[in-house]
Order: sequence, then C-alpha cells, then structure tokens
Amino acid sequence: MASKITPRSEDYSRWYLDIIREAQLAENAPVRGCMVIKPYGYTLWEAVQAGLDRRFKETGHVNAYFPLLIPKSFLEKEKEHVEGFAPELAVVTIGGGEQLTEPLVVRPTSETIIGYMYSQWVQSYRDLPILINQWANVVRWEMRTRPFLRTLEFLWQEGHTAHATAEEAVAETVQMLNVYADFAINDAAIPVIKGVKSAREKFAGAVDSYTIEAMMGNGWALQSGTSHFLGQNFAKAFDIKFLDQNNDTQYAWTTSWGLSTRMVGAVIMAHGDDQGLRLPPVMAPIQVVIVPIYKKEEERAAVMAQAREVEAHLRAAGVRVQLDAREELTPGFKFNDWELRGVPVRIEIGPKDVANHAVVLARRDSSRAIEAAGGPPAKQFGVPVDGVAAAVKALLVEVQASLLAQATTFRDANTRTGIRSYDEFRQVLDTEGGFLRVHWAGSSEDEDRIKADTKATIRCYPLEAAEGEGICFYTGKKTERIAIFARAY
RNA sequence: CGGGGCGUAGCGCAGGUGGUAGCGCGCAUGGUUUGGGACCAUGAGGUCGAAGGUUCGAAUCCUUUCGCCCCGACCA
Repeated sequence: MASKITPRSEDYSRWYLDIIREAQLAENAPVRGCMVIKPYGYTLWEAVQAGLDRRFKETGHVNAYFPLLIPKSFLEKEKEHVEGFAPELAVVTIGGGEQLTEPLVVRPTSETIIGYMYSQWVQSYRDLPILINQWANVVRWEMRTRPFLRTLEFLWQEGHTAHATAEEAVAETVQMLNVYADFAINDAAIPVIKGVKSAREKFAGAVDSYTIEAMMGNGWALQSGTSHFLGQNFAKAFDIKFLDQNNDTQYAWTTSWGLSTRMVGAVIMAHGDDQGLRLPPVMAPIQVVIVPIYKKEEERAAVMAQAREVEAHLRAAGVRVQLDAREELTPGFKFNDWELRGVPVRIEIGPKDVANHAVVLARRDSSRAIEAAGGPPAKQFGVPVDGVAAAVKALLVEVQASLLAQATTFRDANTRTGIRSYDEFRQVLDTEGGFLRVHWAGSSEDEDRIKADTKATIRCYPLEAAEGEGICFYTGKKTERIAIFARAY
C-alpha cells in the first residue's frame, strides 16, 4: 500500500508538509503565508500553553493582554528595534473608511506598547518588578513561509518584565530560558541546547539574547524559544523611570521572552518518522487509542463491551483515551491512521483478547525494526484488563523517556567536533550536516562570510561549554569560546 | 523584487490540432469484509481562477488581470 507520506530521506521538506496535512494539524489559508490550525494541531498548541503557563505562574508571573494595534511612532523610538522589524511590518492606514492621521502597525512583538504602559505604571522602586506575560498573535510579513515554522501570523506568548537592577533582570532572563528548556525537555521530549545568540542573531534592541536550539530530524537547527536581556534600551526609549531608595531617578531594566507555535513544528520534526508523527505522551491530545477487532456480530458485542471497560478504566486513571468505534474502517487502516497521528500507545482488543480478558499494547516509539535492533518490544500481548491502567501509565512514562533518549542520541550522533579548518568545516557541513561545535574567535563579518558561503549560522554560544582553550577553525586564534554552527530553519 | 511553474469535482491530476468535460482518491447507498492501509455494485458532485476579445460555437486561440506554489534574496 502506497504511503501518503514522502519518506524523509527522499525529501524532508515534503515529508514535513505531508505530515501536517495527513495528521490534520493545519492547512494553508486563502492568504499567502497564513495557516488554519485545525483541532488536532491546536490541541498540541494548548499542551504547549498549559505546560508553559503553569511554569510561568510557578515563577511568579501573571497574564495580561495588550492591544494588537500599535502607533507606528512607537516602533521608531528604539533604533535597532525599528531597523530589525521595519521590513516585515503590516501597517494599517485606513480605519472606518478614513485615512488615519497616524498609521498603526499590527504588532510584530509588543516591547514598545508594553514599554509605553510600563512607563506609566512605574514610579517607585516599590512598583518593581513587573512580571507579566501575554498570550497573543503577532504578524511579521515574511517572504518565505512554512506551516508552524514561519507564518505571517503566529501565536505565541511574550513575557515582559521590568526590574530595578541589571542583576535581577539578567537573572530573570536566565530563569525564563531555563523554564523553556525544562518545558522542551520534559514535556516536548526535545533535548535543547541553551546558549547565547551572536551579535548578528540577537533580537533587535536586546543587549543579549538567550536561546534554546533544537536539532530537527534532518540535522538542521530550530530556534525554539528566546529570552532577551534588554538592558535599559527600551526603558530609555519609553521613559520607564523610577525613584530608588535614595530618591534618585533610575531607568528600569527590562526583559522579554517568547515561545511560539513554532514549537509544534519542533515536535513534528524532532520525533516524527516515515510513518508519521510521534507525539510525546505529556503533550499528546490522545495518549491511548483503542482499536476493536472483530468479524462476526456476536464477536463485535463482546469486543466492544471489553473495549468500553478498558476505556473506563483508563479514563478513571486520568489517561486521555479514545475508543475508535468507526465501523466502516478495517483495523489495519486504523493502525496506520493512528500511527500517522502520533498516538503514543495503541490498545488492540479482539476475540482472542476477550477470551483472556486481556489486551494487546503497542507503542508508537518502537517498531518491529527498532525491536529487532535491540529496542523495546513494539507490542505486548496478553496484558490483563484488571491491570491495564497501571500498565498503560507506566508505558506512557516509558515512551516519554524513550522519545527524549532517541532525540538525544540522534543529536549527539549528529554533532561534529574537532574541526580544525574552514575547508574541513565546509566539507563536514556538506557531507554530514548537523551541529558543528567549534572553537570560534571570528568577527561578525567572518560570521556573515561563512553564512554567505555555506548557509550555516552561529546558532548559539552554548552556556555549558567545557572544552577549554582551543584554536578557532576560521581565524586560527586561540580562544575558549565555543560556537555551534548549523543550517537553520 | 528576480527566475521558474501552476490555476479544470473536496483533494491529486488528464484533456488543449476549438464542437459543450474525464480519471484516481475521497464522498453517499447497499452487500460482502474486518488481528497491518478490504472488495463489488450503484450514485451524487464542475459558472474549467476572473474579465474582455476572436468565432456559429472557447476549458482549448488572443489580450489583460488576480491568486498560489517552488528556487533565490530576506527573516524568529
């Protein structure tokens, strides 16, 4: 039977688009570069929201909402910011049929409008810190788009905080980077690398940008979340001032941090295989699907009765379970369909299982091939119905850990070290790809040249770099600085 | 914005020397099936992207226009 999914080895980009279509995550909208997020895809986004929002609240943040439309002049108050975002702004010039006296931009990000509001809210050091997050949509008029990875409009959260001291703001920036990494690793099962952006790659208007970088299934990098230390740049542009304990006027120190629907793309590309999605159980909209199997009518009744019994056990245990009772489809079709949609665990119940009051458990993160190669058994037979909830919950934990382990093994196997020359760098990039972890003492101009030659960019300077001093592959200078180069989305 | 391609049924496509539209999948109904993507039969579904022109007659030829996709430049 011909697959609906282009194999990754044949065309990774088509594979990605096939998965999104066949798993019913999203569709292109009538407007170029915009997408409709369908219920199954949106539920994944809701899992991102739930995982992050809980962590934001645990770290003392509250949610609020700022408006979509921003006076154009606001963007122009911070020089780097406007230079960075001007090319991709959508601007409203007509409202209610009248030409507007001042054009309004559709927010590409909200530092400016929020900075303006904070300037009104902050008078005293006692008003600080302000720790606010908003869940919102933003618009950036990108030339080339891809579902979830880069769309004209996207959903995200953006945190904006203001602090009395630089130290506190830096600590906040790092804390939120750690929150993102914790979410990525423990919820999305993606082993991200925490690091600092190079001057070329940092956020327009930031002093420092921190990032979590993930490796996709083709070895490319995906910037999956960023946390920015903005220094006093926006405080000065928007006049966020306060009186300290000594009655001296001080500018506040601000941060911003964001993570978007791009994370859904990261989950697809970090875990998916040629059969389709593989979703981490923590995020999966459906954790367990039950597929009933029967031939005769009397078998159907018994099988369905046991299927409902199992469904009830699992639901009572807090498992997100769905019984696939569609009568017009064969079990084989359903197996493929749910594998395509990435459901972590499948339960099969047929007449043989009814006879034993048992079920068959199948896990999405394994397969006959993986099992043959020493991996976990793809199917467990004869799991008693009485213990099914405990068995399934244990299996979900195992699958979650297994996906993280597989992604980590893949990332490490595709991280190249020991590169000593630019020639070697180019050769390794072309033949093997992946992350190139190198000593780096080059300038921003050097970085530009490498990008022009190879399309690889500095993804980050990793925070945890224990290599010690070495020789920069490009300049030949001695340095302790480590950079990770890769091609990126 | 530069280069290329494409707009015909829900989706994917064929038709193109002008004569009033077809295939696959999907969909509906009935029957037989169902432990790895079932099969048969019957049926529904189309202002051929839009506008103008040529013609007795245009999906087809001409002109204009709109949109989308891919590659590049650009970018979270």
